[in-house]
Amino acid sequence: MPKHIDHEQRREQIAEALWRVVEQEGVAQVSVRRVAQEAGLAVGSLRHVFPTRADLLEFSTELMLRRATERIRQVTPHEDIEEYACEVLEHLVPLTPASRIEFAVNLALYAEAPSVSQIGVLRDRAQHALQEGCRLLARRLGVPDVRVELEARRLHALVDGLALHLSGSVDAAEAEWAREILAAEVHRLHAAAAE
Amino acid sequence: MPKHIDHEQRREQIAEALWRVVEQEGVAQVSVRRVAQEAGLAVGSLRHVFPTRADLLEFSTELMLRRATERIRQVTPHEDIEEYACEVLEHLVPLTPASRIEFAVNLALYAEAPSVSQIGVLRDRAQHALQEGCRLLARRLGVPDVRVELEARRLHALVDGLALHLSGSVDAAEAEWAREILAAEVHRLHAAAAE
DNA sequence: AAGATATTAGCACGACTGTGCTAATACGTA
DNA sequence: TACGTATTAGCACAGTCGTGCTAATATCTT
Repeated sequence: MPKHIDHEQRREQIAEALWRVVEQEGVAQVSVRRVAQEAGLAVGSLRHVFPTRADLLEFSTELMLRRATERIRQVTPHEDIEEYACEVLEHLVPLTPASRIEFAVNLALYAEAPSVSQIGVLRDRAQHALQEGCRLLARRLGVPDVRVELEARRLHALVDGLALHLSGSVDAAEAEWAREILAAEVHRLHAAAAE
Repeated sequence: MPKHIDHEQRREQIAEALWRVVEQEGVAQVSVRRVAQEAGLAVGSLRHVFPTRADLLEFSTELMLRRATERIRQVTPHEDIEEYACEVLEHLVPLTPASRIEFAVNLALYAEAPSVSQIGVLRDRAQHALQEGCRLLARRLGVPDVRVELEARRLHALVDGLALHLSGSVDAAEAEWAREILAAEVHRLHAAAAE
């Protein structure tokens, strides 16, 4: 029997190389050769794991969404519901370098959605999941049922808008504003519910 | 003297062809040749007006921002400040096919920012202008000075988040939700100011 | 009508793309 | 040690890319 390497691990290593290229040079520079080089692999080796460019893009997108989901899931439920909500929401917005790259990759790969249809499917699924998460959060904050849908959609838009703004700059002041806005929104939802 | 065509008009014609390509096939398909074909021109003719690809992308981005700015500027100030605010904000969100394409192009071209640095400059300028507009709107709605910055940033994020969500689908129901969310936010800002 | 020239058309080059394919390599088993 | 094969490396092809460049075209002035 020959050498046997962990395919999944290899895939993730390559996907992370792709992320670096997207972040540093833009999605336009993402080619099979460039990603292989960034990963320190020969093109042939990369293609042994990702036969086509579409496979590569699809997995890279999926892994990014999976990582983000996992990061959110690991936020331990606080007793203070407002604090917990803020903590969750702050993971959805690129406040740290890691999540900033994540969102930039997310956005950039969406630009490829028209040519790689599977990415569009992943995007829609992620958007749906995020909206469901916002609904859950709104309910937990005590928003009355009749207002949950509106407030959830609003919260979702707010989060993605902040993410969009932060994805451009790494300014610490901008990050602080984002935190403040999220806290204000969470407080508004909770306070209105207490009436 | 030879034939003399309107350069500006020609430029706009080409930029609009680029937009169509971005919308229908994604930014990855934008090449000098493809855009020339879409515009019904020879590559040489296109390059007579846009010497390089970067020039083409830069102008297309700039024109899009200019058109959007002009559209907003033409909203006549209502007497009802809430109605006026809503009307302005609804122009910032891709509710109509035209503005939907506009935002899609906007988003897609941002993906090229790392390779065409001038696009990054335009993006930052547009973002800054939009934020200033939000500040102005917040003030006109009567938001107290100490809260203007926070509320303006929140409004800006909300608008861009809604835009991001709407850019994917053309669902009429989604558009209605966006209108409702914007109206609610405008009302909240105005109502809180009345206290 | 004739000349001048802005405009258009398009060839050509080198670099890059994705992918089919074969040869070399390295490693676990027998 | 030697075999077999998973893995790696990389060549090759057809296509597209941006762009430098020249030749043809079309139109306005004289």
